[in-house]
Amino acid sequence: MQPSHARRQNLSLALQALYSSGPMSRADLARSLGLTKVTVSELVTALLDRGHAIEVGRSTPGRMGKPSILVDVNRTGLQMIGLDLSDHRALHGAVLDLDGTVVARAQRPVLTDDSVIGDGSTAGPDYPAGPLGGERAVDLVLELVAECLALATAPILGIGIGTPGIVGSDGVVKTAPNLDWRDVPLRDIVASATNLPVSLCNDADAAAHADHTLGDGGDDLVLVKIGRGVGCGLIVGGRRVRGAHSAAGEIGHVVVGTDGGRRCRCGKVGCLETWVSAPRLEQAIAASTPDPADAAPHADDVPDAVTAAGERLAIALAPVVAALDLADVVLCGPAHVIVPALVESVERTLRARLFTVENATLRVRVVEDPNDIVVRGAAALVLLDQLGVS
Amino acid sequence: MQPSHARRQNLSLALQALYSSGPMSRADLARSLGLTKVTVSELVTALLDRGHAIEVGRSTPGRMGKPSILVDVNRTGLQMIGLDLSDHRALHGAVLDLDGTVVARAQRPVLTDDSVIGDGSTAGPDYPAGPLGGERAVDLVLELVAECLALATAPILGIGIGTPGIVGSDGVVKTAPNLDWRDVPLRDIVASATNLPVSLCNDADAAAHADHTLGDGGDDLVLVKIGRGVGCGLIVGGRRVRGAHSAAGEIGHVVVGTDGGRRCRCGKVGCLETWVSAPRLEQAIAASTPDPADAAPHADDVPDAVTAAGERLAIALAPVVAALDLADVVLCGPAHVIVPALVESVERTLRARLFTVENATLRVRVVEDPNDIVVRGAAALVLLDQLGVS
DNA sequence: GTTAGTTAGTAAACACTACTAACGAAGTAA
DNA sequence: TTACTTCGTTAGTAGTGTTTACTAACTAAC
Repeated sequence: MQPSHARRQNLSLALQALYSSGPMSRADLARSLGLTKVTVSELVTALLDRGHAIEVGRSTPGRMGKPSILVDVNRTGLQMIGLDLSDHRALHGAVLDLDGTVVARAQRPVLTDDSVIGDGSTAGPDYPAGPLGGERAVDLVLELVAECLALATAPILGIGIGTPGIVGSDGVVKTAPNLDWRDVPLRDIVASATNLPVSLCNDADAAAHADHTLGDGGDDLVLVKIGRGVGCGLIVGGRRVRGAHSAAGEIGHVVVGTDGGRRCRCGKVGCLETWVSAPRLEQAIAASTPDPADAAPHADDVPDAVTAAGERLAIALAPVVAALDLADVVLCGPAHVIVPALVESVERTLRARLFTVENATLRVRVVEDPNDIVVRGAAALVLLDQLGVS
Repeated sequence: MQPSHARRQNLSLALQALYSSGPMSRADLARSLGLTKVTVSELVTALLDRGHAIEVGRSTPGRMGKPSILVDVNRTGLQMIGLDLSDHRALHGAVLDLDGTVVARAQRPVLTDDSVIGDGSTAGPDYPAGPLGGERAVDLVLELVAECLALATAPILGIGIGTPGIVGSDGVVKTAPNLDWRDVPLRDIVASATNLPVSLCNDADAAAHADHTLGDGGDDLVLVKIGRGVGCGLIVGGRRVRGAHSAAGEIGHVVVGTDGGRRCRCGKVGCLETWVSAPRLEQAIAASTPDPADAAPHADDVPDAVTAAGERLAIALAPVVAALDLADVVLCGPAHVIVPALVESVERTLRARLFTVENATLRVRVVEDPNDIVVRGAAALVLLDQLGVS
C-alpha cells in the first residue's frame, strides 16, 4: 500500500460521505471523516478539479460564525451508462446521472430460438434475424454502448453491465447460456472499444447493488430475481458476495423441501426453479384469473401454485437469512409476476420458519422499478468502482 | 485514513506474507508485496523491534549473488491466550504460540443446574458450588485468564475469547443464556483486568476462524458446531460474517423440511435443533450400538436417526452453500457424536441437492481437534486483530 | 457602533512514509 | 583474478496529513 492508495481511499471516503449525507461544508466533512480541515480542504479541491464534486451555495447563516460553502457530489454533471443483458427479448441500455436516475434509454431487440421479435408492438428497425449467437451478442452490446454514449449529455464516468450467467472477478463472462457466451472477456472488449472504465457483474448482483447503494437496502440483504429462472444477489456486511467460484447467488437448482416435486431440466427433482420462475408464475396467475378466452380454468391447484411458489422460495431463503442474519429480503421480477399473494406467501413462510429475534426487523419487500433495477445496479457498480461509493 | 494507518496495513501485509509463506528474505518479501527493498527493509526492522518477527539464519548459497537473511514470524517467541466458554461443564483456557499450537492448558469447572461436577474423574479443586450466575461466570473467566497468564512462558500478544451467545462488534456479549449473561461488556472487563488486548467472538465463529487461518479452510466456508444446540460460523470472501444484528450463524431454530417434525423448546415445530444436537445424536448412537447394559435397544428408528440428522443438516445448508458458493462445509462437535455415518449423510444429501458445478470442488469434512478448535480460533482472532493475519 | 467570541477556510512549516539512486557485501561464473 | 548477480543499506526526494497560525465573515452583547 502506497501513500497514493491511501489518498484515493480518502477521496472515496469524502465522496461517500457527500453522496450519502448530501451537501456539506468542508468543516462538516472534516469532522465526519476524522481528518483535519486542511486535509479535507485539499481533498475537496482535488474533487472539484476532477469534476466529481461541486460547490452548491452557502449555508443559511442561522448559527454563529462564518457561513459555510456547501459542497456536494456533482450529481448531474456526470453521467454513467448501465446495461441490462438479462432480458431475453432485448438488451437494455440507459444513461443515468450519479443519483441513479435514468435520463435516457436505448435498446437492441434480440432474436432467439423460442422468442421471435416483431409481434407488432415492439417492432424495431431492421436488425438481422436469426438466433442470437455469441459474437452477434457482443456486437449488439457494442452497438448499444455506442448508442448510449451518443445519448449522453455529460462526461461519462464509466460503463456498468449486468449480464446473466457467471461472471469472474476479472471481467470475464464464464458462462451465459442465454447469450451463448463462454469465457468472453466482455469487460476488456467494451473497455478497449470505448476507452472508458467498464464494470461487469451478474444481473442479480447488479440489482442487489442497486438496492443497497441507490435504494433503501441495508448492509445485509438478499435480492431474489425471478425471470426465466431464479437467481439472487447477496450483500453481506456491505459487500457483494462473489463466492469461491464466482457463482454466488445461483440458487435456482437447489432442491427445496423434502417432498419431491417436478423434474428439472438439470436432471434433479424439486429444484427451486421448478417452483419459482416467471413462466411458471405466469401460468399460475393466468389460470387463477379466469379469462373468458381461456377455456379451461382449472381453478383447482392454481391459486395454490402462487402460494406454493412463495412458500418454496421462503423455505430456501430461511436458512440463508438465518445464517447470514440478513435484514432485508427483496423480491424482483416482472411486475405481472410479483403479485401480492406471492410476496405475502414469502413473508409469512419466512417468519414462520425463523426464530423470533430476526422476525422483528426483517423486511420482505418488492423492488419498485423492476424494469430499471439492473441498469441502475450496473450504474451503482460504476459508482463503486470509480468513486468508491457504495 | 492517515499515513500511519497505511503503515500499519503494510506491516500487516508483511506479517501475513511471512505467516503464510514461511521464512523469506527481505528481497523476496519486497517482490511479494510489490514494495521496494528499502521500504520492506524498514518494515522488517520495525517488526524485529516489536518482536513480531525474527531473523532465522541465512539462505543456502546455491544461487548467484549475496545470500539472503531469512526472516520469519516470531512463531514461538510470542504467545497468545485462548478461552473457550462454550462447554457447559468447564471453561477452557490455553496458552498458544503464534502457529496456533497449544503449549499449556487450564480450566475452571462450572456448576450448572442440570450438570453437577465431581463425578470422580474431573473433580477439581474446591470451587464454590451452585449454579453458574452471570457475575460468578465473569469471575471464573478472570481467574482462568490469570491462570493462563501465569502459565505463559513468553510475552503475550493478546487474549481471545470464544463464548456462546450473541456477541456485538463492541465486545459486549448481548445474550448468552448458558452463562446467564445479558449485555456483559466482557472484552472491556478482561482488558482492564489484564491490560492486554482482548478479542471476543462467538464460539462457532471462533472455530471458523481457526479452520480458516490455522487450518486448511479456504476463503469461503461454513463451520457447523454441534453441541447442546447447533450454530455455525461463516467465512465469506475471507471475512467473518457478522450479520445485521451480530447474530449470523444462528441456524438452530430454522425450520427445516416440509414434513413437520418435533416441537422445539422455542415453540416452533421442526427446528434444525430438534434434528441435530449432541444430546439427540448421543441418544441415537447409544441406541444403535446396543449396549449390554441397555435394556431396550429399539433399533427401529435409530440408525435412521443419525442419517436423518445429517440429511436435515444438509437440507438446511444446501441453500446457504449454493447462495454463497461455499467451497468447504466443516463439521465440528464432540468426537463421539460426529460419527462417519453423520458426515456421509451430510455429504450425500448436500451433493444430491446442489447443482453439479459446485459439487466438483465442494469439500465436506470434520474438524480434527474438536476439543481445541475454539481456543485455537480465539487465538486466530488475536492474530487477526493484533497482527492483521488471517 | 464597537468589541468579543465563534466558525469556515487557507497558508506555512513539520512529520511520516514510500520511492529512486547509488553503493558496499558476499557470493557465483568465467 | 575479473565480471556479474543478488542482498541489504544509506542518502536524498516526493507525496500526504498534521500542527500552528492566520484571515474572513458572522452573532452576541455592551
